[in-house]
Amino acid sequence: MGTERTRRRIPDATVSRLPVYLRILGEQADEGVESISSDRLAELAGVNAAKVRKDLSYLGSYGTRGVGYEVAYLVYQIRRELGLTHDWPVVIVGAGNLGQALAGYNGFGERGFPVAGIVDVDPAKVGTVLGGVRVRAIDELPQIVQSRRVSIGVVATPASAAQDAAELLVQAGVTSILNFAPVVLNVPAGIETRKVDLAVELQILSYHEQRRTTTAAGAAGGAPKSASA
Amino acid sequence: MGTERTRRRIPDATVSRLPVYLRILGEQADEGVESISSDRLAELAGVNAAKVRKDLSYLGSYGTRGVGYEVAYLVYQIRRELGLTHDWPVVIVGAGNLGQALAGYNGFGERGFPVAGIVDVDPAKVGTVLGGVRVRAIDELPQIVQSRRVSIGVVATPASAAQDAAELLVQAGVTSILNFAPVVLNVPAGIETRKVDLAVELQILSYHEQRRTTTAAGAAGGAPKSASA
DNA sequence: CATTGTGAAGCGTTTCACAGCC
DNA sequence: GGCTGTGAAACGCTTCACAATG
Repeated sequence: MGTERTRRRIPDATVSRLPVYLRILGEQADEGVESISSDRLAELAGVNAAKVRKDLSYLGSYGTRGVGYEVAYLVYQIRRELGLTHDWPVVIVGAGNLGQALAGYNGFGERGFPVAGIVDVDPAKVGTVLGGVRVRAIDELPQIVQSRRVSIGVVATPASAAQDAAELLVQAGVTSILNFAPVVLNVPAGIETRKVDLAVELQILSYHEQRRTTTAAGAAGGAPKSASA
Repeated sequence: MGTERTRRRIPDATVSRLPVYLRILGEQADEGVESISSDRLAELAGVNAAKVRKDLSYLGSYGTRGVGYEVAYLVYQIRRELGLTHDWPVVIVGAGNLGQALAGYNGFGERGFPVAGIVDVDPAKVGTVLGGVRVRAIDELPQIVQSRRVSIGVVATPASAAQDAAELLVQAGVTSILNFAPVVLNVPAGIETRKVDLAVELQILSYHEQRRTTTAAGAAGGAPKSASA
């Protein structure tokens, strides 16, 4: 046996940044870059270099002092740590506007999350084809989850149907849920959920915009008009 | 003049939760609830009651000891703090899959963020109508931003076009950007950006799924199969 | 007397600063 | 000499615990 690296606990904050490093490293590899320093990676990721080093140190000591990190090896290690050594098929509940966009977005499958199925309660939508995937009836959910071994479900329903959707996903055997509905999901312990809420994001921006005008009212020389990038 | 409450700095973590409280309070108001305790609000928001109280305390002392918070008044205060007392028109760059879904999503306008315009570089897309909004050429961006006084832009382009899109938005006068492209945007100081990255979210879930199997391998009685909610 | 508002403790994350190493 | 890896300090956020109070 010997090497059992995957056991250590990685801080949440680090886990949320690893995918960003991974994408950048992939791009660098495509451009032929073989080695990269924490300074450079930090610049590309828009973070502090010490943070990059600390983050990577949770994976183990994969850098070379005086040199940097070997891009290909780091890609491999991050992928392994994130569980990206195999595909994770996902099932989408809700074939409305958003569900359609998600199903039609190829980047999903390309990044290791193929759409195993999309289901909807609306009989009018069942049978239509979105992004190469046929919309199926909601009661086919357990069958899809089991036959395709799906562990990640996506809730793309209206708010009013989201809790029901989540419960159906859990009953079908899904253990992680990505929720696009503006609702706090109630799920059993052990089920991982993450939420993407567009209204929340916009309202956070609104807060800063509002602050800008309220706070700076009268303060001369506000935001620069010319782009520096 | 007198009351100048909007001056204090609110922690980022709190700002990101206020929209959640706001939505819940709105729902409660619709159900006829007039008063709510921090305990109840915490339960509905899926957080700790002390956190709710501390969060709300940044707005001022708007509760009544022994009683709770008056729902309508709290809604008013949060809306004011988040700058939601008026609409914030947004402009979307990119009329692909995602841009279309965003433009067609009415919840946007309903929550105070009407789509002032959607632009695309592709001449084939210009002129088509999405969710009641006609797609316009990208060089109309400055005109849209200025005439409609847009300060929030949404980047819904492919990754390769995102940086350009951001620069055009900034040049046009936008000061906040919501970025859906899997790219770290480089913007001048003073421009607020937020990122929504589906791949990152899925990869975080993947990490936990992977951890579940790696860690529990052999440990009996893993995740419960039956939903308790 | 139920519930808020808040000092203070606890905890996780970020950043610093430098020893260790190639 | 340059860059990683990491203790330790600094920081911000969360939670506790209880005094304040309608």
